[in-house]
Amino acid sequence: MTALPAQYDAQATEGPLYRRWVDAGCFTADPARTHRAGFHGDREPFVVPMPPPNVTAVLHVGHGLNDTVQDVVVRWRRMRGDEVLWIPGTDHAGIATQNVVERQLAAEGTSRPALGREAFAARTAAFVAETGGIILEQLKALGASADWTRTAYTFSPKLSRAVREAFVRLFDEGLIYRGHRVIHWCPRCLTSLSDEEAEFEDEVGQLWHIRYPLASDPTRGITVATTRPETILGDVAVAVHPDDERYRDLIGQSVTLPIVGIAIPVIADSAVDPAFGTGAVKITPAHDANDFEIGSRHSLPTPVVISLAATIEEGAGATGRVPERLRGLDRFLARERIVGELRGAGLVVKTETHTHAVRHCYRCGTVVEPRLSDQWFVRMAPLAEPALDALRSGRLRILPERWEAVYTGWLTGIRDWNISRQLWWGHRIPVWYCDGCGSTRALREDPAACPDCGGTLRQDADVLDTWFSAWLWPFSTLGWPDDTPDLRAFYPGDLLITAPEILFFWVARMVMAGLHFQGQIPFRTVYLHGTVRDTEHRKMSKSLGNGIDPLDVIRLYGADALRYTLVAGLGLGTDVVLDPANLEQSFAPGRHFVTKLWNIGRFILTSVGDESVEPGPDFSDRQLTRADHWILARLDGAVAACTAALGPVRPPSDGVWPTEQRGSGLRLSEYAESARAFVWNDLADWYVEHCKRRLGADADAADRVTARSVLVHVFDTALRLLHPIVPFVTEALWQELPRAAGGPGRFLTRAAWPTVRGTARHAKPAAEYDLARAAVSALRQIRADYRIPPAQSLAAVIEPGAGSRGALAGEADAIGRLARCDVRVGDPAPDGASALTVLADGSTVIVPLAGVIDVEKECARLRGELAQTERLLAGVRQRLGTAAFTDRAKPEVVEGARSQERDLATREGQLRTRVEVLCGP
RNA sequence: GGGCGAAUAGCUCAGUUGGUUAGAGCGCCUGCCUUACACGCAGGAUGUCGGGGGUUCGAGUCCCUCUUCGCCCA
Repeated sequence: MTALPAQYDAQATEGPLYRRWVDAGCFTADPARTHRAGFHGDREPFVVPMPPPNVTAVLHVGHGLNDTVQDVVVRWRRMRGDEVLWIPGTDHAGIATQNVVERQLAAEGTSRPALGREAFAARTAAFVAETGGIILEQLKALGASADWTRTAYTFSPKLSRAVREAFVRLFDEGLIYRGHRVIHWCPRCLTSLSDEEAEFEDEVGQLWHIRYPLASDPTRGITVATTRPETILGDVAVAVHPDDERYRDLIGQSVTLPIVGIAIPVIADSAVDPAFGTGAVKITPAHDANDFEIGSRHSLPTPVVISLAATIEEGAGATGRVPERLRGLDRFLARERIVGELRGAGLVVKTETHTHAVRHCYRCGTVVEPRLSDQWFVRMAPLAEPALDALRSGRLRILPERWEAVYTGWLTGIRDWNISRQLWWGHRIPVWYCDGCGSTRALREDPAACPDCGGTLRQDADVLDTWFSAWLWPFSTLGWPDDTPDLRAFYPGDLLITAPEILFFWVARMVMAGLHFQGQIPFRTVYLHGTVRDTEHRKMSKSLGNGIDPLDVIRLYGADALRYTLVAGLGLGTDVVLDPANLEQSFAPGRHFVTKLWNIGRFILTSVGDESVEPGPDFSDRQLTRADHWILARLDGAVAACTAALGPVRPPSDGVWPTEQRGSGLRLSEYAESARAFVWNDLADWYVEHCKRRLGADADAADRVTARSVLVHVFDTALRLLHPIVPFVTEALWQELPRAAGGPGRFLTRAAWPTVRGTARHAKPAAEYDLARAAVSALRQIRADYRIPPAQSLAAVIEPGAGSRGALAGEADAIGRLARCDVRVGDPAPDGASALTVLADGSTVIVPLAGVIDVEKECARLRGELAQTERLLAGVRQRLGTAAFTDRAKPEVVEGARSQERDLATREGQLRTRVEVLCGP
């Protein structure tokens, strides 16, 4: 064994270890090792598609969390013997990437239009080629065990073929169509957005009440309420609810449109909410989705008065509507100007403050402009039905379960998906228009001429929404539309881990695409984890400057400390709160634990030496001590707890999750805590201490062999349990463990996940050791209570309870050493003042403290304990005395209460005697 | 406006189908550099489980209601 440094050096350890794993192919999946697709391997595939980060992104702590969680599960499954494929990659991120390159061009004094489409696309591709891989390299620093031989990119030629195939199929099936309607338009990005990309944000605005005079009698009028007075220019009607008594006589009449001066009708439509504002709404079909619907029902025109850049214009159908003085004004400036003019004309009846949700571009934050436009849409209803069924039938589950309702709600009320974007960076829509014969075709291969008439073709100018490539990710990455071994072996996959924000954007759509194109759901479990927030619970973001750079944390404390902290703090579906201003404290749990683990390992490795050890875990021919039994039983418990917390990853062979499994598993923080508690509180605090004597120079040779074997076995198993969370430090230590003959594995990362052995053999001696531990604790407590310095030796007597004599006598030395006392068991209690504690089994720990002890204080202490015991005893007796309890409660609960009563009664008797002896009646 | 969720120790959170004395980490207090570890060891304090009402032999857990906060959707 090489000497381990006193301080674990994460920086020096992690990089080289990671390279060794990759070089050895530890993370590379092989379809031939599975039993699928005609292969005869014995492994079950376990496939996790990584949410591809944007090519323009740099790693932030949100990625850190997401990829850590995935890596923990993936490493666990690998150890469980699955053929794991974690597919990494990046997303070309149409709008985001185009924006980045446009900013670069602006800095260089040029622009996208100046460059032209082809040059711009080439420039962007070059930018991506240069910087697009950065984030994946950063993931390696985190320890992400993805299969880098299969790294994918949504805009690669391979995945672009899948996009093209999907589009053409949907087009030919009539599920993609060209629609003329009001969509969300970003006037800064100059593109349309899907409903999901136009995010609501509450804004405090004004609700203006504006009077539209009756054409026939200007002294009368109708007052409309609007948040957007600038759209008056595009009004074609005023609508009221048909049953609204206030306006019934006005229906069918005309009002004069302010500013414009033309007459527009008052119409009745039941979509109007009589309770909102004045109950009368202005109708601007070209600039509001609801108004467009109402306008269509009443066959109203659709004048366009706001330009692509969100300035006032006299657009299509608006001739004569827009006064010269307003043209070219920005929409918000025009709003002020128009309100001013309306005020001047005495038409503003009142203004009230109004908080409402305004849609903003999810990429640049600009207020979205609703706009009448021609776009490509996917007809979603037919795709949504099978996706709903997948959840309803139990083939798909979502954790935490409450998200299932959100998924169902969205799919139930699903609206068609606008997939065209007016961008230059993305998959060009594969639709060609023939100027000759007028045909419109979606084609898999670029055509030279019109397949119908041979005429000249024009390709659609737009590109596809980035999510149109992302929704194919679970199979486009495996080679689809080709029938590849990867596709056959690794589709369908198993688990998707992501943030709830993209449940609609991505997760639900992947389920739809998977079912539509492959006939099977892409994964069986969706796990939506929380968000990393700062101490004020704000989401970490670049603009707020409250982010944490995971690479900083890795540099300072190592990837393991980062990972442990994130995992330990991540309850199911809960947020992780970290303080960006205090990394040292934020990552204390991880730093402390990694250091502790290193020191435990250092001690064990140096004290067991290099000779090979006997293989565990049975040790049937060995004389095990009570402590050996105890630690082996505890280890079994830890293995069971960790495995249970991680839970089932696949349903039974029919593919349907049983109800009782549906919500279980993926409790990563519970897993982390179980493993930590075992290593720290059981192994380090008790067993390692216990072993010190047995491994020492004057130890019995045969016993030393036993202690070494048990210790190495237990530590080896503990490292396996912890490896998915803290892969580096565990691997580094595991590499140094002395091996059982014939059993050296090359890498912990490929070692087997431990299994539960069964604890029957260990139960009795383990319980006896627990009694010894209780005695130690009692002695330590007495020492602390009386402020007896650790160096001062104490004599103690233990009067064993019924049946405990053998165990306590056998462990007397051990108890003495751990409590720094000279312990005698069974001697008559010495005369004089002493401190004492009664253990659960009635054994009494007595420390004679003549001269030290304060009798009054000790009496108070004992009386307190007696009172507490009496209170509990009274409680349990009252329960047992209630017929309703003994009759109705479950038998095991009643039996539990009975045995509790027995223990408490024993304890109470002991305490009472002691109080009488020491303190008098 | 509709829906969902949360409210438990100073902070962040666990608490399976109601059943012993409500836990963990971090922080805090006391004493210790006990030859793996002061990123440590030993001991300790802290909760009318948001308020109110109800069901029950028994409620942090179930029901109703109120308050506060968060998220999603219109």
